[in-house]
Amino acid sequence: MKRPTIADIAQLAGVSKGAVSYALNGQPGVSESTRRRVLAIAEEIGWNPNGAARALSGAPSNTVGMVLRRPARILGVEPFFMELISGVEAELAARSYALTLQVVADQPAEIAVYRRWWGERRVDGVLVCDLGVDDPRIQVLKELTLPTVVVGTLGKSAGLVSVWSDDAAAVVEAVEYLSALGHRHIARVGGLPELRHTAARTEAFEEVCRRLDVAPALTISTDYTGEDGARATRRLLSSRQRPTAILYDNDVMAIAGLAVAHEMGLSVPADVSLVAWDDSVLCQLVHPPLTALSRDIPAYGGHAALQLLDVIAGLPAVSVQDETAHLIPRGSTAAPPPGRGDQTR
Amino acid sequence: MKRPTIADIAQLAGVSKGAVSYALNGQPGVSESTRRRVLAIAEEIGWNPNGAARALSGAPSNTVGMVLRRPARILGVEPFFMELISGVEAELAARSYALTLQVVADQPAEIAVYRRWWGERRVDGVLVCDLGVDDPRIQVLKELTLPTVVVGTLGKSAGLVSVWSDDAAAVVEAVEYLSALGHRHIARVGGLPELRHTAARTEAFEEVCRRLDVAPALTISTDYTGEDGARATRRLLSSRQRPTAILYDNDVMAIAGLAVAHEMGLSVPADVSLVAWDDSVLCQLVHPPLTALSRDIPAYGGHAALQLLDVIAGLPAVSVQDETAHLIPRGSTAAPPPGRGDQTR
DNA sequence: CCAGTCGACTGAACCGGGTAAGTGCGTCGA
DNA sequence: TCGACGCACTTACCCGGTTCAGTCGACTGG
Repeated sequence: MKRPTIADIAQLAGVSKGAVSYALNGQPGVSESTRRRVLAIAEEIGWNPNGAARALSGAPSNTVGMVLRRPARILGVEPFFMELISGVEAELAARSYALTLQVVADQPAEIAVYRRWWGERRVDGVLVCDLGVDDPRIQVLKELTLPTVVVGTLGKSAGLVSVWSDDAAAVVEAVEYLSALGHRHIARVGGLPELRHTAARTEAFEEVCRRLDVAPALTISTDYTGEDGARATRRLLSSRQRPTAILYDNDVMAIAGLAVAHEMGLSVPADVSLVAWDDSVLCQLVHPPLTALSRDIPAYGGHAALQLLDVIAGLPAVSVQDETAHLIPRGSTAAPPPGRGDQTR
Repeated sequence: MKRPTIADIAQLAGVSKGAVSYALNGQPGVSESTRRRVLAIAEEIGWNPNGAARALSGAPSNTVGMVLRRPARILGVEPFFMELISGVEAELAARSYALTLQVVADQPAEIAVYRRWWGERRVDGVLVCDLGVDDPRIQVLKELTLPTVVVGTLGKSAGLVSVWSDDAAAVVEAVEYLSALGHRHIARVGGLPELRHTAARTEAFEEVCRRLDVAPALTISTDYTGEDGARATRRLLSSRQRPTAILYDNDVMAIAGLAVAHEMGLSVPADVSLVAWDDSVLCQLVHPPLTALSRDIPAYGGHAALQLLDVIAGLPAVSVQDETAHLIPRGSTAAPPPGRGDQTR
């Protein structure tokens, strides 16, 4: 089946290519009767615009891109990304935009993808996640003037727009809650330390622990996987000064941590309280259900998508603060065991 | 920043556009010294090929497409799709192919997307899921001669290639297992009845029940959501002839069903046994952990991706049967309550 | 010594649309 | 009756690569 072109339409309608182009694009320059005739013929022979040809003349691709730098297999396990993507898709789909995903192994590869997409005009803009503390991608994207929205804390990198949520406030809420329950020994199983939001959380964690007179805050760094979360939990729970509460940087690790506690014969929450970050179904299914810092991740992705569409449209866009994660207490948190908490309560 | 073109390179190198094109593409027709000079200049000025221009001349887009016909939000909750996509991405990423996802509301919209992608040469091929019993997409894709791989049972639709797994055999294994435990009253909470694999499962279910002399097989149709699964379970468990075992068509519904059983004061597996289809982490986290029909879904997606790349490359490709889901017995299945099962055992 | 061949390269057409500039024609006002 | 004007188109070139048919010069062989 040969793809029909506007030349075919032109021939059938007995007009020139140019006239067909005007007619199909609702531009002035053709009579109403001709326009209708052209549209009817286009419909009849099943014409579709050739995006490549349009793109050559500078038309948008109606596609936004997202590069994920992690093992592809993790995608299926990590609820955060899937929910984020589903939210992004929900907004894009409503506007007939497509989402192109590309999984890469490392940062140079990621930057190469941006350059390629830009050169090929394959996407109209990109969503960038997991910003590093000093992220070279920002500079590249600025240079390319590729419309970009950052998902997550952007810091003072002017010139780009981000959708972010106040991780520091969420950390404070969680620690204050644990402190109010009487915990004086709280540890944290953190994400990749080179990520900006991890740094923000760590800083907030240390500060609030100081303020509330909680024992020196200890954060163990992980790579967000369940295995690493289990390892960190094992280390914490077998230390001499065993913490009475642990705050995890995602839900996968919290669930792995819960399993480790059980495996070590500790009861949750009687012996140790656990708090997860990001509240997927997983948190509600385990036993006991996990207290979690919850936020609407699909909405987060949706907002980012809308921001990006604004940036692409050239509208003035500013960074937007999204909902702050809020604590949902469930069965995994309680007062610390007697003699290990705040005796004044 | 203006994008450099091969014309720029040609000027700098003092050769013609054509020579530059040959040099950049490793084609014969230029001397080794010229080729090196051209490549050096291209590298230096940061040239990237313009995909639109290439596509205009018939080059592939190095992208495969996948249309998902369901509410975008579901993506984040339904482990099957995410795992499938992660497997697809794993294979594509290794070959620098991108995946374009488009979520649509209904079948006409889906077909329109295929036509558009084809017209725009936006994708080199597509993966098609959730084949209906009499699916109009097949005809359209054949007409368009858009390289296609079907994920799931294809039936006798010649001309297309599929990667499928033997759902009927898996149903038989599950029912035989339940029957061996003594169950004589097994119900099934099935997926959308208009889908081909649902039809295949239903047929196999009815046949094996007949063969094993199990009570008339009852399948309740659902839309795969947890809510619908809960509703179906409630109906089954409150019926006069309450089944002693329920087989679910996905994991989300099985988990919802487990919650319903608890809510109705029934014990799993003492009062009723549950079997899930597709074995995500969810199944292992709930209490009791769910017996499930397990298969490697990322691998399934990966195989489909590889098949599609073969089809795109014009290699002779034939439908491939993937691993059959196999039963993993866990805590949610046991012998039926006394007096309700097979008295001969 | 000259035809034939080959390698290196040029020029131009081509892909399928977008669009600025130009043309022909009817209409209107003076 | 003539020029001005505007509509409805046509013409032609652009976008940035690919590719095919030449061209030109050097080398080869008989």
